[in-house]
Amino acid sequence: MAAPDRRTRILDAAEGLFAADGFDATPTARVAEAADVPKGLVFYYFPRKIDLLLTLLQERLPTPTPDILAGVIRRGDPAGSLLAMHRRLGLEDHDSLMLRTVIFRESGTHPEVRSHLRQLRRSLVELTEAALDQAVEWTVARTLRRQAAETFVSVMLDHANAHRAGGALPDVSGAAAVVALAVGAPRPASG
Amino acid sequence: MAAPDRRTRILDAAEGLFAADGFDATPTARVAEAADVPKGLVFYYFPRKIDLLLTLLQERLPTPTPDILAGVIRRGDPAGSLLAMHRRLGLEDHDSLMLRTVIFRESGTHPEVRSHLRQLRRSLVELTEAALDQAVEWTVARTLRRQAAETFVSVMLDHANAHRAGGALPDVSGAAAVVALAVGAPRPASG
Amino acid sequence: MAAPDRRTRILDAAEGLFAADGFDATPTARVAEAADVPKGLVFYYFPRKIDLLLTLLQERLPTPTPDILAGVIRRGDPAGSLLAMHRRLGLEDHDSLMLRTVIFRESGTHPEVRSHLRQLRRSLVELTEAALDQAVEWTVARTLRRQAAETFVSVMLDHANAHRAGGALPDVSGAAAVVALAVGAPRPASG
Amino acid sequence: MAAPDRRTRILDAAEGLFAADGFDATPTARVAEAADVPKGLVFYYFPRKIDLLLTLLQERLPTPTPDILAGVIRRGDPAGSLLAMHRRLGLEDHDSLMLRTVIFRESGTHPEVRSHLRQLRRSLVELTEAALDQAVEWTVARTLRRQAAETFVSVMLDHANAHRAGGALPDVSGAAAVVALAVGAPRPASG
DNA sequence: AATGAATGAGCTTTCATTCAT
DNA sequence: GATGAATGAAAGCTCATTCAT
Repeated sequence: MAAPDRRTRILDAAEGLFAADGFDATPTARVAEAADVPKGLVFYYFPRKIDLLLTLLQERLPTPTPDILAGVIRRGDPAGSLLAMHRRLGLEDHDSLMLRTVIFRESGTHPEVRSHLRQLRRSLVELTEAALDQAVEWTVARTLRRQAAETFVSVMLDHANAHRAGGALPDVSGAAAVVALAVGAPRPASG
Repeated sequence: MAAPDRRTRILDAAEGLFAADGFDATPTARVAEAADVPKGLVFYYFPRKIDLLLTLLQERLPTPTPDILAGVIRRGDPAGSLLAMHRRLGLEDHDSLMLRTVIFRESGTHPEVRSHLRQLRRSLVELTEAALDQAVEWTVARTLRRQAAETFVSVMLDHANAHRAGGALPDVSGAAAVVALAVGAPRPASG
Repeated sequence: MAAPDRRTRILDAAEGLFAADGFDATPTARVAEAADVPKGLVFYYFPRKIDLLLTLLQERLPTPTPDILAGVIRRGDPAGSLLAMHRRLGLEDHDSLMLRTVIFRESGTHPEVRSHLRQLRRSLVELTEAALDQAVEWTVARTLRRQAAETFVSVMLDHANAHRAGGALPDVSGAAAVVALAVGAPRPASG
Repeated sequence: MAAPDRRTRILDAAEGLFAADGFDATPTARVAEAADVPKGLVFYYFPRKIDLLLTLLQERLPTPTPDILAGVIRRGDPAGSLLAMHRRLGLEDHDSLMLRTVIFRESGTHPEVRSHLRQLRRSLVELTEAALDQAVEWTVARTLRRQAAETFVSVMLDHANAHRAGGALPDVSGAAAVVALAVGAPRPASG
């Protein structure tokens, strides 16, 4: 594995710093410093600062596709399946989670970022619907399935978003259980 | 109705601009301009820029208390009750919704803001639990009730947060239905 | 002893703060705060900030007069006498020493302060000449006496000035010995 | 002699302005203007204003070393030798005299400057001791030599300091005579 | 292709001074 | 006589961006 080229090093540095400190709070000079490249090179590859963020979104925030569900769905266990999907989404690529945090924060200020967020939400909903479909052994009404998926996606995004905000993280596994019940999973013995 | 004093005008201006453009992206000079006061006056009342935000949080973001549930809960209709609660929280005071958006975005960058966000989440969870309690006519396990409440709070916060991000808003009413089902509401005729 | 009036309290506060932090680095607001008076009152009594300093010099930096030599001169012991004089100058009024430090620093920037410094030096020289006169039992040439006095005054001022600058203080007692030798004091047994 | 580079021009301008008006009273903008460079360039080379002063001290205030005594000491004439040394210290490099004035004034306010002042005093004392050693043809007690040196250094520093304060300069040549007498120079015929 | 010196607009903040009451 | 809200000029500093080399 050769040393990453300098363009890649710049993107690596930007990804980490944007996630940690925020886009606005990160001077391009610090990106260059963290990437150990001359300052001019950053602007050679990315003429405007926003291009750093845009490139990150395009190259490093792939739309999650249904194939990541392979192996994580346990038929008959929707709650466990949703949780496993969430884990796969987040753990497979920790930085992309951070990047999602960034787009949340910047989507208001930088219109170019919005469509990425919209699309991310849309494909997460589709992914979750697919996961539910594969996990339940009974039939779920189309509308309910959509609502359940959207609910879980909100929790996942809130989780990602709250991650940096610090403090009590929302309980994803609880939400998985709630959603599973809603789509008809058998109610466990009272606890 | 007397003209609001100048300190109030400054806070009004800051609230609107912070919500619209973000805290960091709003120069104090523009706050002064929007409030139609000289630049120096902003710093007379709020020595540091962050004090503007902090004051906004303290004076304008009251912790939601259980009494706002009065009159919105319909016993036997948890979904409708949650939705009504959400409407009351958000619509009664449109600006506070914007303010919540702000603290979401700034809580990562400005540590002083975090505790406000944490506390907001905590009291929203308690409020939602109380709403569920009053709305259901049967018994809900303590753990499930908490999970259901946290799920709905995530959706509400995600909704507030996504508001500015633009695009598809998460469907709060769907989430209310999902949560209601999870706590045992009767399943409607299939759709 | 009645509580000092407010004008006095302002001067007290200014004296301490100017000596400790410097004239330029002390905002009038902090003077008011330290004096526990409203900010407007400072400017009521002292229309310009510099008037605070000027008043301090006029009212609190009395020209040292020969009468302070009374009781400190030991005839036949010029070194001891100079040292005692220095002690009397400094200890009698500790704040005035600090004030001298201030005028040193400000005399360059504020022309009004210069004449005070000049006059201080002049009267110190005269005082030291008088002290030498009274302390020696033999005749000292007029020119030498003047040179000896100026030398000792330089050391005293350097001492006052270095006081705040921190670090190794010049050795006033050594200078007293040197000056005494120069005007003919008997050389001690070799050491 | 090529035109000095812009960094040098900035330091030149700062040196003159700091000496003339004081560090605090000199805006960086005026330094830039005097150096005929854009304002941003000052901060490009010297990120904080204090770095201008610190750099000046490091690059332009060399510790005086014993070799500057070469050729100025006249054996048998300590007074003349001290005076020549003083002249060499001050006149050889007029700007460094101004710089010394600056550090005197700023050493109270800017702690980073103190050590420079301490070190300057220390090495001046050592230099003066060496000068006395080489100038006298007889033996001087170690303690007396140190006291004599410190006395003369105080006079030199007071002289440098008083320079800007305006008005009567202390008489360095008189002090040289006094110190010479103290260390045993033959007393001239009465004057 | 690559660089780093250079730039200037714009930011937050400070504070002596004014003045209506 | 007293006051404290009000003001605005000016300060130090940041930084995206440009461009000669």
